[in-house]
Amino acid sequence: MASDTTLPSFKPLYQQVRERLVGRLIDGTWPPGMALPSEQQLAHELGVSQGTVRKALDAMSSEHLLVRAQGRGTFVADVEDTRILFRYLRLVGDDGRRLVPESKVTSVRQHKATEPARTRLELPRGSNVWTIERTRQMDDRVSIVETILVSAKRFPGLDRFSPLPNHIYSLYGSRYGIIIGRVIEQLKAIGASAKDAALLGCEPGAPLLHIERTALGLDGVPAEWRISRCLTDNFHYLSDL
Amino acid sequence: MASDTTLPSFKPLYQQVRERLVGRLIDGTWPPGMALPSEQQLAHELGVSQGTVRKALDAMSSEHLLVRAQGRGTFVADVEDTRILFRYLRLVGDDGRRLVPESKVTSVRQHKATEPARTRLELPRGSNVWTIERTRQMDDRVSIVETILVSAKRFPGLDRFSPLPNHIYSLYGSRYGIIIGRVIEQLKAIGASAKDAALLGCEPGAPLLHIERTALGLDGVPAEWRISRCLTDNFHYLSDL
DNA sequence: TAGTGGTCTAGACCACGAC
DNA sequence: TCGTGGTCTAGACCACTAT
Repeated sequence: MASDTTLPSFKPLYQQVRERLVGRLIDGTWPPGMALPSEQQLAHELGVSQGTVRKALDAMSSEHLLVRAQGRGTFVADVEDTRILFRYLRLVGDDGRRLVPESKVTSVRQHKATEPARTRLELPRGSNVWTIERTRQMDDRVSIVETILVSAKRFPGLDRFSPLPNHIYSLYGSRYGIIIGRVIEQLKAIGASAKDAALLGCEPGAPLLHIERTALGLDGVPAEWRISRCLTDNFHYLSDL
Repeated sequence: MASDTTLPSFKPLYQQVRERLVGRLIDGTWPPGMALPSEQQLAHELGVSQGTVRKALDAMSSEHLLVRAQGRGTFVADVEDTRILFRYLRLVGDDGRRLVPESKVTSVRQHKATEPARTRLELPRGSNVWTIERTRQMDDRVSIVETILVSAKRFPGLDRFSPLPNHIYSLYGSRYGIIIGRVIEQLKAIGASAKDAALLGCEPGAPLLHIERTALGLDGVPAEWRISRCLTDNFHYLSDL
């Protein structure tokens, strides 16, 4: 046998349908915001019952890949959509307001990937990456310093898009066809470095919320590595379990 | 009209079934770990089709209230269950190991609830609360200081259970019939107080991860308010979105 | 009014676990 | 071998949206 781990010898039809439909999201057949054919049409086209198509669509809906609305139809999830926007935006004001931090890019440069960057982005030795540095402010107060790394090969000519949009995932989708489907974040408390302290207007060593994010594409491959340092005086990170 | 918010004029049958079944979890008819009747039996008993029961059970399963296993049956989720244990335990070692911190209770006392405690626990003016203080250690190193508040009325005689178990939610369930169904956490970075610094063996002002948790019972009422201060030198908080 | 997704039903068959 | 949950189908009807 090629493998000693027992693989499921059986794959449900609705999962196969799901994979075919996800494929159409990956290859751009159905771009973000577009309406899908009706359940009936899909069922006929794929040669399965409507119930099976429904189960695949429901699964993708619960993964936030699709948005379904009774009476209107089924649509490809769009990062610009307010229902999707706050999925990856966990910062909330202490008074309960959802905050959308405005960004100011301070540098975009290409260089050889360091070893941790290669590991996180699963890149081969010698790969190049883009490093984007930016600050983000909420209520006219700089409170986040952010470093974003992506593969230079997967994002050619990234420096041409200037200024980079606030919601950078919409750029990944519209310009590079890379749609973020999952995000893993690791949180710590750290002391501010001298450099970050200067940008944030706080004392060096001041406590910052350190968020290290790995964003995966629909194919499960890491597309972005991001480190944010946040001065959480007036807001917090919300986790709903 | 009594209310100006338009309520859904229609409640699906499977949701009504779900509510009846959740009721049996709340009233203790089906305690944690117990096997439920089969889908067929429930369908017959409730006078609906098996498909409708299935949809209710699937919903409760995705809320982590039930655990289903093909060929075995459907079981009430148990905090002791390893599949459930890590649901509310988001701390992971930097090397990827899931860590279960051991607890040492330093004080259990009853007193009048402060205003923020009353707000968080939705208690009337003049209510009493229990305050539990404890430290938690991972790899023989004290790294968490925790303050837990619960209503004295809902948890009578809590001080009789000594020592309090490490997984305090199993005590809530087995002794008071209060099952935690949802947890909301707010994270910040703060500087260590002199008292916490002494307990954690760090400098005052050292950066700590501040986790404020509100735990809700199956009925949606807040049952516990908890504040943890964590020295995140060797571990982090994991958030999978 | 037409078309969409959402609910509900009934029944057949399959995969899995326990005995 | 039996009973469980899981899959798949087919069809009827309901709630909602757009026009």
